[in-house]
Amino acid sequence: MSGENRELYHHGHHFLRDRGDLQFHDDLSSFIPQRPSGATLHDLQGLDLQTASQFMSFNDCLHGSSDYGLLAKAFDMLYSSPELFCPRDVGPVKQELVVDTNIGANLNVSTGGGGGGGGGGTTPATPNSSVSLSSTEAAGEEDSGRCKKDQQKVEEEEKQQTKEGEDGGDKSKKVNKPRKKGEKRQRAPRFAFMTRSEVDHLEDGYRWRKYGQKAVKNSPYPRSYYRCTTQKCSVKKRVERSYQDPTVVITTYEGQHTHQSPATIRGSTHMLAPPPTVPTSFRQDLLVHQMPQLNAGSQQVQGDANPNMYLPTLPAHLQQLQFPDYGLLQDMVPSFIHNKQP
DNA sequence: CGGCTTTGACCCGCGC
DNA sequence: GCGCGGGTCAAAGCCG
Repeated sequence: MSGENRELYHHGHHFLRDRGDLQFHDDLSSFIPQRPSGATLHDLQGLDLQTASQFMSFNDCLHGSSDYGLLAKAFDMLYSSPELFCPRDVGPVKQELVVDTNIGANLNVSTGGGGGGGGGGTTPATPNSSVSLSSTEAAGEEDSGRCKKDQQKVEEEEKQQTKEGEDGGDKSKKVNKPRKKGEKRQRAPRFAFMTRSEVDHLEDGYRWRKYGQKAVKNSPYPRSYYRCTTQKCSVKKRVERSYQDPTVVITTYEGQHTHQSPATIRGSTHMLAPPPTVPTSFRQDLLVHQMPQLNAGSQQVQGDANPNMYLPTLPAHLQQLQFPDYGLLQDMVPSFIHNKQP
């Protein structure tokens, strides 16, 4: 903690290297356990990631099938824990996964909002990214009857809504979506993660349109609302900065993409070796930022940065490099979120 | 001109 | 019932 957090980043989105005293506001904060510094996913979940982290980079993890499996496994484990995902009496469930990456060095996956990159023993000069993930509201589905129930409710409602829409729906005016009496508005499973980034809106391979912005209570930073621009895709995401640590961006995805990431579609083949000219940190930042999309829920931050800012500006060869990663991440997310998907 | 952002107004749920 | 806060809409403006 201390001064490291305040380090300024020269451009784009670089992650903080130290999650130290990071705290999250609102409901999110309560779900982010403060893990002891140095604790890894392995420590918390019995996952053998610690060892792996010493030998492979985040990229490696994503690229190599075995490594990828490892990470995915880690995610799956988190999401398959009934206690964590769908506590019986606790109401909304939020789960967080923190992924710290030390550029070109270690992969450090851990749960909790505690310290991160700092623990990796990185030198101050080593860029480090840190991402926290958390799911909410029955995101884990099926592990508890209650969650399942909620899920079904949501589905039913969605069906009904689409039906109404087709039937010459009364889109009459504004927000007047006819809603069953006494039935609460159900939300799609949400998935939140935190990223230390200078920019609010992180590139994740999808195209987003901002449709609203609201001041957040007790926070000087507004919350932005985004919607996937793809037709018939109702995925939304919210992006806000932590008022505790302005360098932290909290992105919440809601819903699932009904389509492939534009980035994935464009890129096709498999991981090419990155040209020596490509800064590892840059790629990692991108990768980490894509984590959210994995979950397919959706949400991200945006500010001065446009969701599309990277792809169009990247050299063609670079773009090709990224897309495969997108695909990988995307593949991960479903299992990540859905818990069990072959 | 199309797509996106901004922004004020409105709706809704919840707590008091 | 009322007020508050979160979420969404949609008109207006901006930009490439």
